[in-house]
Amino acid sequence: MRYDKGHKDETHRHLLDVAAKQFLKNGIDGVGIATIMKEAGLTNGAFYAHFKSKNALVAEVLDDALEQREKQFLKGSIKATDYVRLYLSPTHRSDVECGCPIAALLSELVRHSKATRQVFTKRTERAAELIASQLEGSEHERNRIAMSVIAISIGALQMSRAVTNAKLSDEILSGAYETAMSLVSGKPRPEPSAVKNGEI
Amino acid sequence: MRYDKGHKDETHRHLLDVAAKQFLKNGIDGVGIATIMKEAGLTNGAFYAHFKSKNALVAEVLDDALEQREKQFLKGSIKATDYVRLYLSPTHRSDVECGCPIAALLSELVRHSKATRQVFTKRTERAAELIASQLEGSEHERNRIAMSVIAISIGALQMSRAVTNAKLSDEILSGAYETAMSLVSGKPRPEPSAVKNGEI
DNA sequence: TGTACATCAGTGAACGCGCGTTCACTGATGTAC
DNA sequence: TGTACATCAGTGAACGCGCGTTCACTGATGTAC
Repeated sequence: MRYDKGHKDETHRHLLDVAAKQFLKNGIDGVGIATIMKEAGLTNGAFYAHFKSKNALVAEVLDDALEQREKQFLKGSIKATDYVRLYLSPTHRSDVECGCPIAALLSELVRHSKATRQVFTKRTERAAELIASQLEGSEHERNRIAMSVIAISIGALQMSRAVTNAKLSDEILSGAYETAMSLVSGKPRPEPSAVKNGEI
Repeated sequence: MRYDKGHKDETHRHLLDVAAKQFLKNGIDGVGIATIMKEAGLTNGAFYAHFKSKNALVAEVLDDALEQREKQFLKGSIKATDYVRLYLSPTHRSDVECGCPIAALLSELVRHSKATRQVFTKRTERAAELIASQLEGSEHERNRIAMSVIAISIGALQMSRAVTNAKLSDEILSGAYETAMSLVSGKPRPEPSAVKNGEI
């Protein structure tokens, strides 16, 4: 059959959404093309009319998912503090499929294609800029805090999901949240000089 | 042939070491039993004389690797600050194979067996205790700081490895290091009250 | 002391299965003449 | 206006390959009599 104008774009969009959910839930290596296509209501072969390879799909899915999160952040003109609160919430912890792709895939990303890692790099830089723009202090200081908030958020969310002890999981989440909030609270660190000594 | 007394234990030990390196380098899903056994100089079938399944191997490798790191920490009576300095160093960043298994595998761990996640939980609790014991303040406060330092360290190391921009990678590492140091410096947070408001 | 048997770490071929990818084909519609 | 052909999203079978796991077997040594 011949399809409507824009039909292929819709299918492409649908494939990105289906693949994103599957990847977040089962990991990149944990999902095959056949599974994605079946879930999307298509057959195996149609995949290559949309993507050059599985690697290309991964890069596109990551870019798309992170772009969506960035847009959500921008259009809601959400404060960095609110974003962190949502990020380190029990809701985000349990909603892996619709959550942050970085938290779900970061340790896998390290081993993926350069294109995929470049997507991650670009989107991370942008996220850091967005957070830094809401902070006070020198540029170096704002960047450091922004990166630290991102790192602690991603690390804590991953840990809270991997741990089998519910109480510990809650403590990780709320502890990291408190710490992240104290970082963005805008106060200078208590004793900057104490840090310089141990510089890498 | 008949083997020396203790030969099987040596082989088992060797398999754990080989598997650990492979897992850290290529991920758990990225390494097959055949690869591990070949690298260890044995054939496929011998694997099941040592481990019940691949899942069991994963749990044992993780437990063993984390125990080794814990012992190293204890016997050197290393200060938490020094540990963090080593953890967030360019050396650790590049030496994935001999590095922290959590940083290399965390987002994969979430999807692995309960036994494996219990190992992670147990070892993480212990690491947090060790760090907390070197801090000052209330128990809740010491635990919070310890967990935050662990989360930021793991998050930042993973990010620094995944990013394709060397300068950014350095900034992530050194920024997280500065922040972690300020957390363990023992000073109370500038404005604890500012945090309570936004509690999850 | 000599012989028969038990032990057991490791061998290597085979199992069914799902992987990523390829490709000849379908069939409804758009377009050219 | 009617017909022949081009387009192209999607079909579905097949490709070689590596996966985790099983199992009958090997062969050097230890042990019992």
